[in-house]
Amino acid sequence: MTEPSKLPHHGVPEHQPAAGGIAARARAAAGPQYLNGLNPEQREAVETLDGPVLVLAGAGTGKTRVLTTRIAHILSQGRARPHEILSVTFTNKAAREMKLRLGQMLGQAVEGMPWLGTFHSIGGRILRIHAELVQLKSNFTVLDVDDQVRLLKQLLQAENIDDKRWPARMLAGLIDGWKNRGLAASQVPSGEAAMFGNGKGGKLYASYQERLKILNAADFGDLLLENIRLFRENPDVLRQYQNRFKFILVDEYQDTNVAQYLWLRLLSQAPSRPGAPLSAIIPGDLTSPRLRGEVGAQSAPGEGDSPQTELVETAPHPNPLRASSARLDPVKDGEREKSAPASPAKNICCVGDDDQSIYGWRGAEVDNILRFEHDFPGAKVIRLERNYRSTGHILAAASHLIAHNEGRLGKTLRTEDVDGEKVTVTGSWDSEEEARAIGEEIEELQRAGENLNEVAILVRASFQMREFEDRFVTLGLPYRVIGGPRFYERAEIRDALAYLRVINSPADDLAFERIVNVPKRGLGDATVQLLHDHARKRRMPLFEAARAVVETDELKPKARGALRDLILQFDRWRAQREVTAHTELAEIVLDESGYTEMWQKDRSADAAGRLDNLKELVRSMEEFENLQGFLEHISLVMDRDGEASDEAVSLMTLHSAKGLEFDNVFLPGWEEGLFPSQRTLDEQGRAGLEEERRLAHVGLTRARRRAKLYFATNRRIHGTWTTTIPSRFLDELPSANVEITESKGGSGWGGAGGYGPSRFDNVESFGSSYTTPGWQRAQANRNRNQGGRSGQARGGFEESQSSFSGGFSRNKRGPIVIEGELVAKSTGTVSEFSLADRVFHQKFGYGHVVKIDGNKLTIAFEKAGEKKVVDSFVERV
DNA sequence: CATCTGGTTATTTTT
DNA sequence: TAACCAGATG
Repeated sequence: MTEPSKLPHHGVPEHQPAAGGIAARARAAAGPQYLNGLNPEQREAVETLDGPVLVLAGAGTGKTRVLTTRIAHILSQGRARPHEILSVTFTNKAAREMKLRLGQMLGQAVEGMPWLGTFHSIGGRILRIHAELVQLKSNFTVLDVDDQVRLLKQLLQAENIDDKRWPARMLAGLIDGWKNRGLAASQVPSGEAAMFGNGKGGKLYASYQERLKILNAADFGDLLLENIRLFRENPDVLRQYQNRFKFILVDEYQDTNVAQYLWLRLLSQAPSRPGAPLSAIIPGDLTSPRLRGEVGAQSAPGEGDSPQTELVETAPHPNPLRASSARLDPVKDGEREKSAPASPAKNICCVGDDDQSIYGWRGAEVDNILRFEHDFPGAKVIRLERNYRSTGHILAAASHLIAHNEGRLGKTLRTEDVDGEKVTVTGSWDSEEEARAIGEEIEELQRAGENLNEVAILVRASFQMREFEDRFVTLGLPYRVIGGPRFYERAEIRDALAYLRVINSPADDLAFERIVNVPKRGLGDATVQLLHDHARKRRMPLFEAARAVVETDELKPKARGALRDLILQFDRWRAQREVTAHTELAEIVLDESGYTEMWQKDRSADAAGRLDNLKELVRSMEEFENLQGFLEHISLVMDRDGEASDEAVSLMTLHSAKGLEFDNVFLPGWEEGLFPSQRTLDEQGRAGLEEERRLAHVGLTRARRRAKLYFATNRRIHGTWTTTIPSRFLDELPSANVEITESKGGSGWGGAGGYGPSRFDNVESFGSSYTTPGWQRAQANRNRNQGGRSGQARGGFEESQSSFSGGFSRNKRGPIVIEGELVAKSTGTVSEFSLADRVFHQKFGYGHVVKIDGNKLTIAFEKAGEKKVVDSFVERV
């Protein structure tokens, strides 16, 4: 989604030239107020109300604006009332923003839209209304991943499956994957189900579902999957919703998974006649080539240790729709027209950008958006290609990069903004220097009057953040980390919630189990095991079992006493619930249970933060009527947006940056293996590479005015230093829009040996067979750095190429006139080291000298292997 | 039952 | 390297 903040910034439609022509402008002037300022495509997307519409909205093209204006249009045209519009997003944040913007647009006219929300919250909502039809009660609990895993662990134990070889987490992942694909336990292809736990995968899935019903619980996947089942098994219920929703709007359609797609398909069919068989719709969906195709055919597990994963992943497979010629012109493809669903789809409008699909590993199906015209015949496809966010160079770089992907619908982003600054690419010796360089550039921006809120560092993997945090702390540069564990995923929040859950529903075994011994009460595994046995034998919840066991002498006196106290406490809390406000009750519970005290006594650094979080939790309860209401929503809507308003640099992963934008964007770590991620490449092959490339595209398009890319030559991965080569994505950037700059990492080379390793250390081992342009640029860069550093910027492309292939030859380098300290080192006097000296190097550790070439030593390091380093960076020991 | 220790394993994470 | 977890120990 686009931010409101962008509107004042770049451009609002007024700037747009008469691209739409005079007629378009005349129309615009004539229309209702809210249509003013939309460009012709946006306007078409807003005004095309009937039939299916796909809006391909590139980055920064005003997607959210279109969505909200469209809703306003529907309402103001009297085509539907607020409760007749289904509008789904992926995140609560997006939903909130749409509500906010709608409110602004319509004044207070619309009091909220009851059916504007995330897939999950709307699914959950429908499910609660009809819970009995899917064997749940309307107050069912939504399980989080922790609970899921704990439950699965128990099932694995019951089945006597070694949870070392078949971890519960993995099973949770599998089940999640199946649910994402819309597969109930009975529908999982047997081959796939058999792969886990010696053929017991399917059975485990089934018994997991069974347990969920007993616990009156659903996991995230169920919120959709059970909803689908509800609709399929109860056509009258489905019809009710089909009738209700006159318009459907979907945000981020490229991120929908199969289950979400099926759910939308069901709701978007025109209501069938009462009694008409649903089979008209459903089998078509389930046997679509896509769904069938990926289930059996593509399991080509090569790795012994995780064959399961292979099956869930969507490996690249032949897809006729990806043949580019056919893709863009649905009319030509009679075949597809024929296989179209019988009943017409109604007014569904999906907005998305195939180039921003970065959640494939989470079950998102890019195919959903690529196949839209097939799935919704007669669909109107509208492209939004005018970008109001980034300057010309940035946009050109991003577009050029993403053009390397094949599986895309194809869009060309345009801007009317100035070219602006070129995208920069900077190489550094290692990740530390990279952090240092970025830190300095940020300080420079700050000095130039930039607001730090307009500066972001976007990394591929969160381990990269640490280096920046360290650096910023020493610089005293304020920063904030965005993302990370969500509020309600924190242990203390879950614990607190577990207490409340047990009060609210005594049968919530998972919650009970979570807090029985938190804080420590002397009720360990043995006791819990006993309770389990008891509960299973008598088919009763753990809490009741506990009540019974306390009356016997099966437990040791100490445990028995502790358990009795706990039960009495809960009884008391439950009684209090009748007469106490829920927020107050929560405080009492946290206090009397000793939970608060536990953290107060805790000496660790984050204890204080946890206590704050608990307070925050209690505070957030105020928004809800009562405990029940709070618990029903908490797992779905609690996100900590601790929006500290102080000026600070934002630090986050590329994934969590989607939908955001900043004036200045720093993109470190563009190295093969890290970005694109080796693992993604290994596991998903070409599809994985394309997703990584989309991620790169997302990263670049976050920037309004400056995008700065970095790569380091050395990076520590799992504790060992590894030499890396620049990312292929750097090669894919158009040279006209990119500038290679020198690293500003070292604040001068003045401080001789204290500085640490330099880029000269290891030059030879640096990709001796790498000849791509990216590499060459890196080389050029390397040379330039060196020149620049020492005051003389000589030694360009040719030089670097030859020095690269010929090795780091001093003869070649000699003639380059380089002055200053650096050169003194580089070409310096005879080494003070001798062969076989034992030396120590800051980064590589201990080793011994095996070769001396001037001041360059080849050293066999004990851990890091043989490296070439400059002598000033090692010391004799 | 709590604490220690060694072995294992390392992305991304809307709900 | 570091963080987490499962089993062994006290």
